[in-house]
Amino acid sequence: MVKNCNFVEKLRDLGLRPTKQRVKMCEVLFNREKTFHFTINDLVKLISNEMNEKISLATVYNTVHAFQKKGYLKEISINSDKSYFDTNTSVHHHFYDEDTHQLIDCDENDIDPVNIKKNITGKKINSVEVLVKVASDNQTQK
Amino acid sequence: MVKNCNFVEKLRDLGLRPTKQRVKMCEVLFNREKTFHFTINDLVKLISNEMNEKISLATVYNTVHAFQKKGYLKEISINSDKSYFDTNTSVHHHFYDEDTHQLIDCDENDIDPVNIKKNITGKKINSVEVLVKVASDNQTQK
DNA sequence: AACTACATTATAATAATTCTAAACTGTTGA
DNA sequence: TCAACAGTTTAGAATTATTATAATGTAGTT
Repeated sequence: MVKNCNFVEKLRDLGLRPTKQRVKMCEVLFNREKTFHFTINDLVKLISNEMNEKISLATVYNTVHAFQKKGYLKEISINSDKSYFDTNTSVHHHFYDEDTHQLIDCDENDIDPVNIKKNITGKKINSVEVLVKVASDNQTQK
Repeated sequence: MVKNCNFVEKLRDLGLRPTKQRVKMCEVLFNREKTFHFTINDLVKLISNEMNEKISLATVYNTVHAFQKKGYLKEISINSDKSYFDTNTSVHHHFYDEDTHQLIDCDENDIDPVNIKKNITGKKINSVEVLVKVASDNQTQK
């Protein structure tokens, strides 16, 4: 369990002013055992329900994007109508359950390293993401 | 060059009525040498500019989704504000140029098959997508 | 304490997509 | 051939996710 004062320090380290709202959002996002996947909407609900706080929607967007830019959150590519974020910023891949719209982390043992043999001249690789989409297997019960 | 009557047949095979609009869209999408990546907006522009046709926006959405559902088009996962589609429906991966927002196909020689060692009980794998994000390499010139 | 640059906020604006309900059109079968 | 019906198209309204705006608030510095 990370103390709030640590969030203040952390925010300062990232070059972000430790405002009330940002510290609160750190508490919701990073006071966790397991990595956490969410959409902006999930987060807004969590803040208002679980924490009984009111942070403006615009601030939630601003702050999540600030955290992402500083590498404190990772955005995950899922073709969808909304953006997903991940508190696990290390290189790792995901399963996406198309039934429940839930993300599941792959750890490094789940998927072998992806070997890319092509490169685009003048461009550098920023990220390599594998997304495995799964859905309930209805073949058997049909 | 595929003839229009072939599109009519193809549509019927897929269980879709070969309406004027659908045949026109087939012409724009599939009368090509190379695989084609696009957003709905790209497609609407192509139809009105290149073909001088007017097809309602709702119809373009309906038709693209119908084609996708029937496996005649593939949707590509890119974290973004819009959906990307691909006329190449075979299993293959992509480079995404973050500067120009362009997609580049990887053929099977560019990326080794992805080996997934985890499986989720009761779920089957619908797709495995690798997205390699690239951007201009400014390190050297800075 | 006061100044200033950065943050927050409510609200408006925008963008992508889906919904609606009326008009239209392939297809089928008499 | 033509009527009938189910599937389609359409314009426009509605919805959803996100970004912009401009006024107000606040953290950090002097």
